[in-house]
Amino acid sequence: MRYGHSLTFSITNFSIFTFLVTRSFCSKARANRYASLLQLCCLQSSISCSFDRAVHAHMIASGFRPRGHTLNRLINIYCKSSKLAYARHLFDEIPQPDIVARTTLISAYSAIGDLKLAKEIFNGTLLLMRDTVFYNAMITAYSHNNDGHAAIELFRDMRRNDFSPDNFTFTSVIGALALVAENERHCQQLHCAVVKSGTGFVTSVLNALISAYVKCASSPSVSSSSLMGAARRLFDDMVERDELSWTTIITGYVKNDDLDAAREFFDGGGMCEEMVVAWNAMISGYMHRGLYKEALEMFRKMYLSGMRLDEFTYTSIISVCANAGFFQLGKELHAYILKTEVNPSPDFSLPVNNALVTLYWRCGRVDEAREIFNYMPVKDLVSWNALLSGYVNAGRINEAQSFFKEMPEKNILTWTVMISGLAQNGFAEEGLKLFNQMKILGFEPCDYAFAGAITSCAVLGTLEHGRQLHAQLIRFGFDSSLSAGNALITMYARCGVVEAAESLFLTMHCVDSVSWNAMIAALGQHGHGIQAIELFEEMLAEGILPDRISFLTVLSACSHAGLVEKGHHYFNSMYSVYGITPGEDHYARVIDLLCRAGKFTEAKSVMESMPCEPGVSIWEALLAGSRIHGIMDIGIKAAERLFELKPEHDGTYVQLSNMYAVAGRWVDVAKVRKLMRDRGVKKEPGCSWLEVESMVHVFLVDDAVHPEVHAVYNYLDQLDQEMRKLGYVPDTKFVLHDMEFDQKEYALSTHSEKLAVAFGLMKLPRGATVRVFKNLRICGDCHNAIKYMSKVVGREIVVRDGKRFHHFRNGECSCGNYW
DNA sequence: ATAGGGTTAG
Repeated sequence: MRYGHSLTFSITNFSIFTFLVTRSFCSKARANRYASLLQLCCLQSSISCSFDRAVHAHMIASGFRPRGHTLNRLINIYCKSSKLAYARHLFDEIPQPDIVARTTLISAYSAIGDLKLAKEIFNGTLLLMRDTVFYNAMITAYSHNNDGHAAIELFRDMRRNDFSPDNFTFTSVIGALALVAENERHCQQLHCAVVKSGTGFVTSVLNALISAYVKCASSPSVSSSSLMGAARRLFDDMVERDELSWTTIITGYVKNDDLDAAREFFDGGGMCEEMVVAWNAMISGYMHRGLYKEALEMFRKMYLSGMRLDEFTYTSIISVCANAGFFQLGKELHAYILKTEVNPSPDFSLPVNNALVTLYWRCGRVDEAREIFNYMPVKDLVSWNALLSGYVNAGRINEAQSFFKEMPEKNILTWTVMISGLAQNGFAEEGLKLFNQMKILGFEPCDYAFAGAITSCAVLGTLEHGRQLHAQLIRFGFDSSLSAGNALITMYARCGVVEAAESLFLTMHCVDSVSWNAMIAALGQHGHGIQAIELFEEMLAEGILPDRISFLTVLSACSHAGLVEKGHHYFNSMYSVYGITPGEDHYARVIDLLCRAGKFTEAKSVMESMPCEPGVSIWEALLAGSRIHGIMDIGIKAAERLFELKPEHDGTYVQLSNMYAVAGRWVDVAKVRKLMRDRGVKKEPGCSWLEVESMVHVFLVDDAVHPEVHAVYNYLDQLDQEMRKLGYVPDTKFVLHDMEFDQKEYALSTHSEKLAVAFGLMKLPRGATVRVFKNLRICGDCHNAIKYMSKVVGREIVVRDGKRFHHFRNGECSCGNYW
């Protein structure tokens, strides 16, 4: 809202200036006024405010043609205010653009990364016209765009053509050489070259040299401490140090993850008081390392000493608040900035507002983040990406998608956020489509984008596609990527190939708690409950702190392995040992674990210890447990609560009907079934009955009857008979006894309803197409089971799942491409 | 007109 004032301010000024401009008869005065006016526009520039165009139009309308120095100044102003197209327009109107205009444009193109256009201008300039500054700009352009070799080659060309390099040239060339330097020896050669050139005493050149050492120190294959030591010696030997020399060393330590050394250097004295950049570097260093307290402490010192705080300070400290969840402090900072920065330039407000957008959504206020976004006078890609992440993170996929479509430009991060957001919110197919679309549009995927696509495959259970992505990932050189590796572990596990997940986990260059959690979950989901718990213990032994997800995973593993005591113990240790407050999800799992084991008394006492009212997940766990053990009163009570809390949810009907089935109360089963049909929930996911096109009906096996596999057979057989008694005649009888069953692989499945589909498939004619309900994904265990089935019964099975086809033949599966 | 340090999106 504050920006509203500045807008009025500049509108008033606009009329005054126009008045003054038209009153200026002297062309030079007029030119200067136009330039000042444009300068004002730069400060006020916003997407909706295009005064500079108005000024430009005014110039043309009044027949004023800027030339020479004035024109160059205008071009420069346009370039600086990111209105490169206007600058180019002016440039193209000059019959013979001079070297200054050319230099300005080259560096502007360099800044936006358009080397092609920069080169075009460079090559279109005759040797006669060129000068040292012109060469410097082009060398810098190459250097800024990571083409060190081209920069060095151009430097040679410059020497060949007898242009004498100046300190700017050396600084730029050293920057370029730093790009190609791979080890300490290269840096030393660089050092020698500097000494030979006679610039070994020039502060700016030495700063560049120090910066080269620092950059080289960050590359993975070198010893960073030795290179930082060399940089430090250079610094110590300097005759004259400026602010930059100090900050280069500090950021060097920070970048090389040695915050203690940075702090020691920082505190060591000799630095001038007002070195805001150095303070900012320290704060951002602490921020990135997750040392939020230290970052805040530095910020406090800065604030109390009355130092100038700039946009970098604010952005970093707001990020601290966003990452650490200090919402109150973040809000106070927001208010403080609004109060103290009366008329902020876009250079100030843009990054600060971007950080604020992130602060608000991370603290669960997506709508407030949106409000800030809406009020922003200038937005850039970062702003858009920040809010997109907000929507995705809040699971507001519809809004995310329309926001995504609205975006004026996108980068790889935009795509990645959207792809993984879709994958994690149940729109995996859309995620994969987007990944392909992104590649078609020429965006080179990064490892995070791969991770998103791989997650989609995990959700869909499309193993072949997942494997293809794995191969592509290696081709792109991301085989040591942590995020992609973690996604792959989950993908292989969910597609039933635990061995692949395991060998990946064991060979990954580095792993984090996410990797451990993924691997523990992989083992747990495939019936290797004991190994899952062993792995969890191993993780603890390695000194890796478990997080909320670790406990969810390990509680599930205990549940599947029937390790009730162990699970209960882990649950109790969550807060007492690791200080993690259990959430409702943890309570639900431990109650589920206890109920499954028939320990309803313990479950009840856990429930009573809950700090809040039991929600849906708790009642679901209770119902599931009651169903297994046929505890009718508790089950019915839980179902009633669930009908109240979540009336539209079909799962309750399913559980209730299964509970009656376990108790042999087939009339009640039929009643619930009728109720379901009346409510139209028949075709919802998780429905007990699956219709297949050949009119086979399969009653779902539930993990209720696990882990005794033979009980499954008997149970199904019994069901078959009971169904017939009720007058319900399935087209095919369940023939399960003649089937080999590998208990290890499938018995402890969590996706037992999908397993049931597999059972049903056995009895279908060769090549039959089975329609599986739209939202029931063929994945993980089911995938594995059908593969197994196709081998055992020696027949080809085609399963249609939504728009996709899975062909199972002789134990292998190929998936039909649908995009 | 050109260089060198610090910020924000997963």
